[in-house]
Amino acid sequence: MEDPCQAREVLGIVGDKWALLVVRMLKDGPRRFTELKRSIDGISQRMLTVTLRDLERDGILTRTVFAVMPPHVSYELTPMGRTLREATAPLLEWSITHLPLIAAARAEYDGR
Amino acid sequence: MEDPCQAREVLGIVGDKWALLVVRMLKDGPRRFTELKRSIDGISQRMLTVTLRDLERDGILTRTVFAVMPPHVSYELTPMGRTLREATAPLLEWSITHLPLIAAARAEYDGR
DNA sequence: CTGCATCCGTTCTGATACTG
DNA sequence: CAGTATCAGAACGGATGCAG
Repeated sequence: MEDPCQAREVLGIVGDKWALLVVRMLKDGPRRFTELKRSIDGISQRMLTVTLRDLERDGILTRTVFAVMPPHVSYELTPMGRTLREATAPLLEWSITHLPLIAAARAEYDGR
Repeated sequence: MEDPCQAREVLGIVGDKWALLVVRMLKDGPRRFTELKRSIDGISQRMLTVTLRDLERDGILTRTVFAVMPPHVSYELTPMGRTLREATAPLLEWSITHLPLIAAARAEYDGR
């Protein structure tokens, strides 16, 4: 974990605003497209599609199509995806707990 | 760590490509503007300036100006910034170790 | 249901030039 | 040294309509 240049490359992948949230939503098992769409507040259909395709391309998750009517597509973390999910958990937890502090710091900064 | 909506808010802050790298560069103590510019490969002066200002605004780091000639500005993590750095360490470590695997997955995907 | 294609306004970024 | 200002091109992101 010494090369900042490499870190930068991967942050371009996992540092995506939506990617980490998608990974998080898949932590308890496979989910369908519409389930993800509903549970990730504010994501558009387009962004979810793009994000899922990129994550599939990077080997973070798998996409399984069931040829039934109506169509049914399931997304699931790969083993590598699960290790990513573990690596991001601390950051997400930090985010939640520090949101009020950040908001306060920002308000004070803007007040000057 | 249950509200995905809140998580999304903070990811807009810390999920920034450059922000995590700046935080990482400050882990061993204060650094000057030019030091950061040199050590973060590929960042433009403008992006470093913007990133630093945002992180200062959010209470992640402090900016100290020494009124000497030539000018001297020092950036240092706040206590909150240090907890953020700890929370991001696993993700950065993951990034480094999995970069080859991601590249391989991507190459295979593109080959189809 | 699960997308893809297209349009189009907004935002981001780098390059460049200039300042205290 | 550490910025700010400006500009133009690139990338992002949402809305809409269509398809298997």
